[in-house]
Amino acid sequence: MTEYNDKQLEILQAAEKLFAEDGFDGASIRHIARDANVNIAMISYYFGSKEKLLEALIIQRTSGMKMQLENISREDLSPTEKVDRLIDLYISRINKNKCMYQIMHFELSTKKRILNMESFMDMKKENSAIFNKIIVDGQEKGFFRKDINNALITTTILGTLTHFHTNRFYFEKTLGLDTEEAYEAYIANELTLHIKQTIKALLAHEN
Amino acid sequence: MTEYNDKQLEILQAAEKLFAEDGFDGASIRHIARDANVNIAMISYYFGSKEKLLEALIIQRTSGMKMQLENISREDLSPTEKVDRLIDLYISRINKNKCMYQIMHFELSTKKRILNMESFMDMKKENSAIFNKIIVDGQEKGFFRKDINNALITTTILGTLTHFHTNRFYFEKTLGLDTEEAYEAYIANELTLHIKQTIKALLAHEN
DNA sequence: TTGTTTAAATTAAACGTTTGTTTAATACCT
DNA sequence: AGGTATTAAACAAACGTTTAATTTAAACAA
Repeated sequence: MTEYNDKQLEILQAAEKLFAEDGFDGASIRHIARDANVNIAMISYYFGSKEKLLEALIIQRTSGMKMQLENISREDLSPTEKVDRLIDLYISRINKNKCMYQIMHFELSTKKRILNMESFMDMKKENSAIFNKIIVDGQEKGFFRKDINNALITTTILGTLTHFHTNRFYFEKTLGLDTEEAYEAYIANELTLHIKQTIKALLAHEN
Repeated sequence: MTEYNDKQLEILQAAEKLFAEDGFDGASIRHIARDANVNIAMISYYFGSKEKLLEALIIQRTSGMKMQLENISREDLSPTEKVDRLIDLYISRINKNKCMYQIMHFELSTKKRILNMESFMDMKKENSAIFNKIIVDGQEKGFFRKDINNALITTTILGTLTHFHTNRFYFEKTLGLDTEEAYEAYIANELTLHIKQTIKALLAHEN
C-alpha cells in the first residue's frame, strides 16, 4: 500500500467528494485544489495527472475487500448465515464508500476511459471467486438449490443496492425519507431485509 | 408529443449515442454536430442549449412506457404470468434504449443537474403504481406472499439489469461473451431467467 | 550552535486547447 | 421580397498542465 502524506490525503478526499458530485469531467482540478487547500500545481506534482489521481483514489478505496470476504468464508457459520454476513458486508461497504462507488459506476459506463481496467477486473474476479466458493459449499451441503445462476447473485445484490442509491432522490420523495438518518435507517432495515429475503428465497429449496 | 424534423432527429440520435459513450460533459457539441452532419450553431438554434437538448432527448425516449405497462395490467393473465411479462417488458425496453438508460443513470448520479426532475419522477411514480397494482392483485388472490417489500421489487429487477449492463466489460471477459450476439443472447436467456427466478422465488409462498 | 548545501515542497503566472454559445452574413425556398 | 435555415467566424470562459521562481525543511560539516 502506497503511503500518502497529509496533503495527498486531503487531495484524495476532496477528489472523492467532487468526482462523486460532479463526475470526472465535471469536477475541475481547480475546484479540487481549492477544497483541499492546496495549489493547483500540487495535484500534477503529486499524482501526475487528473486521470492518475482517479486511479490512485480507486486503488486506495477498494483495497481490503478481499480480506473481509475471506474472513467470512473462514468463519464457522452455516452457509445461510454466511450469505447473511456477505450481504451485510456488501451493504456496509457500499454505504461507507458511497462516493467511491458512485464514481466507479460513473466511470464504468463510459467506454473511453482506460482506468487500469485489468487490475480492477482482477480484483473483482478474486472477490467473486470467494463469494462463489461459499455458495457452492452451501449447495454441496444441501442447503441451497443447484439450478440457479451463481454468477448473477452478486449482480442482484449489488444492482439492487446501487440502484437504490442512484435513485436516492426518488426514494426520498416516495418513501418520505426526509432526513439523512431516515435514509440510512431505511437501508439498514427495509432494504437490507429485502435483499436478504430475495437472495435466500432464490437459494432456498422448494419442490 | 413534439414534432421534430429530420435534422432535429439526427441531432437527437447523435446526442444519444455520444452522451451514452462519453457522458454529458464528455460529449462536445462539436462532436455531436459532426456526427449529425449539421453545423454547430444548429443545436443552439433548434434546442436552445446543450442542457435543453438532453431534456428533449429524455422526454422523447421515455414516453410510451406507461401505456405498455397498462396493457399488461389489463390482459387476461394470471398474476404470475403478468410478472413474467413485466420482466420481459423491462428487459426489452432497457435493451432497446440501452444508450438512453446509460445517460439517465449517468445524470441521476450527479447532484447538480436540474433535468426536469419533477416530471421525470412523476413518470416513475405512475409506472410504479401500475406495477404495484399487479403485485397487490396477486397477493389478494393468494398467489404471492404478503410479507415482502413491494416497493423494492422493481429496484431489484432494474438494478440487476442495469448493473449487468454497467459491468458489461467484466461479464464479457468472465463469461466469454465475445460477440454482440453472445452478449444479447446471454441477456435474453440466462439473465432473463435469473431475474424471473429471483422475483418469483421472492413472491412465492413457502411455509 | 553555527553556516552551507541540497532536495523537496509550494507558489503565481502563463501555456495552449477546448468548451458552449452568439453573431452577422449568406443561402434557400415559398 | 421575406422569413426560415444554414454557415463560418469569433467570443469569452474554463479546462488540465507546465514553467520557473521561491520557500521550506532536513542533512551535514565545522
